Amino acid sequence: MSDAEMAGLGAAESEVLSIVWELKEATVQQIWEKLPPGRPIASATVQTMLRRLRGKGYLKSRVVGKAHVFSPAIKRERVIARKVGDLLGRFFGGDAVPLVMHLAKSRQIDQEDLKRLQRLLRENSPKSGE
Amino acid sequence: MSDAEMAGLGAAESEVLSIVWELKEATVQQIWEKLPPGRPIASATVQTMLRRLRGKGYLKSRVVGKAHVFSPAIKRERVIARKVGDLLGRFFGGDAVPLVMHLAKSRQIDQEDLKRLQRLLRENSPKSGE
DNA sequence: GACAGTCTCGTACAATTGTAAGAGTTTAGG
DNA sequence: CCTAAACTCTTACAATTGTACGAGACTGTC
Repeated sequence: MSDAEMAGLGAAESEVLSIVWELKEATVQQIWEKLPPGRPIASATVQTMLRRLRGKGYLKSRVVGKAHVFSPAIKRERVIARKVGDLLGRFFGGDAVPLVMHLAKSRQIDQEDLKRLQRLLRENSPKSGE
Repeated sequence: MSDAEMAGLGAAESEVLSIVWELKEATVQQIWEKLPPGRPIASATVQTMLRRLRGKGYLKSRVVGKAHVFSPAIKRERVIARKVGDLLGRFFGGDAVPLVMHLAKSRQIDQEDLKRLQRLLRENSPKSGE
């Protein structure tokens, strides 16, 4: 499945998918309980999200007893890359720098963070990769 | 209109909205021509987007002759903040640092950029508020 | 062993979003 | 004047996404 073919994700779908990533593996029930408090939603709704996510190839499931246990079928990285790419393309002309600038301006990252990032980057800095 | 109440934006809507920001002010025709080549879409479709965007409060329009001229009714910053916030919340636990880390890892920003950012941040930085 | 509670799943429906056909109007040519 | 081209706007419809009801199956209890 190429990036371009990867079906879209709605807001609610993303929310559920994130929880599955976090839990590695989970049943409807578990996911439902993990939803934030101010989010009153029927467990049946969560189930629909799961089914669709599976249909789109984001999740797989195995049957345990009567129920389905869902787990990721695609790397978190991959989805994030796509989402970030979309955002970048749509609002920042494809250039990541203004995005970081925005984060800085709105105080969501500060000098400290940037420094830390640089260090990580240097260490982690591969050439091994790709 | 509080942030929370601000109606959602679909992908196509965002695309059109971005073009209006870029042009400051534009008619259907102008926007339509500005769409990327590999995006065959009827001008009537663009018009629908514009009407909805206006309905949601993102755009306003004045009538010139028989046609409508659209222009932004809300700050680009504001919408971006919202979009970025969503992404952050949904995929990064609300923390911006991992996002930047992702950008770095995927080579969308590099050490140079970080340095430049730091400099900008320092100059532009504090108190000159909001 | 019948009954209430619990949890699953499939099906269904409403709202939102993407896309466009077609009617009405003005403009340039013949 | 009449016609064709160029635009505009309104209306309509299909796909996607958000949300949940109600039917079956399993479990423990009197």
